[in-house]
Amino acid sequence: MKIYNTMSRTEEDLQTINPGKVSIYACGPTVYNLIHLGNARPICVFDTLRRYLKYSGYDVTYVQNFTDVDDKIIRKANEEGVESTVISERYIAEYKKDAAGLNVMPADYHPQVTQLMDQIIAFVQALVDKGFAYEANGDVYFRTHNFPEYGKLSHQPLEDLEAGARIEVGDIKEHPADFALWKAAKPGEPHWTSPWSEGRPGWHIECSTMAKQYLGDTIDIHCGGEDLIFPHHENEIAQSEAANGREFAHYWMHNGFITVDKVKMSKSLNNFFTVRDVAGVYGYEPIRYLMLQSHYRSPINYSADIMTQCVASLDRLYNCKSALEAALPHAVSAPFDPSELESYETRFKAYMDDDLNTADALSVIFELARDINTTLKENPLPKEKLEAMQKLFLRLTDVLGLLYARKDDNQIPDEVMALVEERKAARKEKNFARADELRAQIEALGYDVKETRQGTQVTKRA
RNA sequence: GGCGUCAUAGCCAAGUGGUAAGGCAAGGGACUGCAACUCCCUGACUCCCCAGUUCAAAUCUGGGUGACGCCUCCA
Repeated sequence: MKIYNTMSRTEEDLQTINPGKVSIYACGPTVYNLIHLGNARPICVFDTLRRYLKYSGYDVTYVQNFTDVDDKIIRKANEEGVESTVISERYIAEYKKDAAGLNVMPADYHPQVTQLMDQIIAFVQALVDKGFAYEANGDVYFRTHNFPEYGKLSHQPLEDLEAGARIEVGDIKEHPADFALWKAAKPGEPHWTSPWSEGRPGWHIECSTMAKQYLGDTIDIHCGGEDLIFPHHENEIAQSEAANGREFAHYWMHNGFITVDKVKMSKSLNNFFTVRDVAGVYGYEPIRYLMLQSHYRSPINYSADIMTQCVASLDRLYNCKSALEAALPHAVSAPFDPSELESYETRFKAYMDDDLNTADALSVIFELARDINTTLKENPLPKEKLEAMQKLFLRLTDVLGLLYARKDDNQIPDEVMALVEERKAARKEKNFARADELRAQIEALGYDVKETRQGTQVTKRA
């Protein structure tokens, strides 16, 4: 598989540290609010990467953190007059609801900052001991000038970064680009005991610590949104490589942004849509589809129109799936050569191997769907071929994590079934006016009824 | 100022040297009691503009134009 590596800015062949195994660290959310579509993108994209690697035979270890100590969490807690853990626990729970709605597999490890405080303090201490960090008024800062490679991920020399760095009044840092590893607590803030002060960790140190804790000094793939390249990932590299003396991550993957009217969706611009709200209108699955229908590094401009298109595209796939299910019991055994279908999976893999080209991979699935729909017109229906097609179709859609939301609900209420039966009778008598009337009633109850080649079908509306 | 990304049909979106995937929408046809689903057909003489390299460019080079991002919390 080829992966575009932000570090080298080229596509590189994936060579994992341990053959057959791959370790992935994905930066997770700061839990102070519901996630928005911009947050959902890396979650969906890198979940798909994980699924594909598993499908390809890798043993994947996936770590995603929850940042549960942070200024925004503290502010929100103060506003509500509660402990910050009340806020963080609430939004971790909400995050999990959304992630599950998006069919994202839970990480193998979901560490929280508050759970790894000892390790974080030890990590900072190691940096102090090695001269890569210094204490100042209870704070601890990373000494960027001692790490010559600082700026290698964002491809910016230290001087340029310093030129743009924020310099605050009364700054106690040696250099503007130095960043906090530990911050002394202000009154009213949560704090932990450390050699330097009662305080809390800086933002970046948690990821370095967690990656080391669960995946070791060097990880295979580190991923996140492209806005994390600087300073977050740059700082992680500085911390981890300074402390461990080894390369931190072999591959750096960064997803593009979700925009609204071509402008980045963000909290500060107040132009964001929460996953919860969008899912309330269109359902969760179209959101996941949206993330997969374009390449992960391209920007996606969000609009109501695009969601409607995603829903319609999914409809096509679901129609294929249910037509297949309805037809199989009527199929008749017939000779079938499995090699007929080989090219679909071959092409699917080739596309996914090319830096996770999910857009092209989806096009293969749509071509397969057309092939299936055409085959479903054959008479008699070829059993072995349809079964093979169904397996393939479900296998490929599952790699992308799609077609999970609409379950075939065989629990049609008696009330609805009675109307369906009445309608069948009316149609038999060619009383079509009555049949249409009954269909309207069925639809009013939230069910769709339609005639297929295999007879009347009733489905619960999505 | 530094570092980047992008510009393909009405919309979404792949393709990055060999003559434009796929989806949505639209029109026509088949099927259907009507629908829905499905299938077939139709759609960019062309890929922002200009110049260049090449037998060959959407794809490479140079120059424009336009849009966006990071450099500060941010997925």
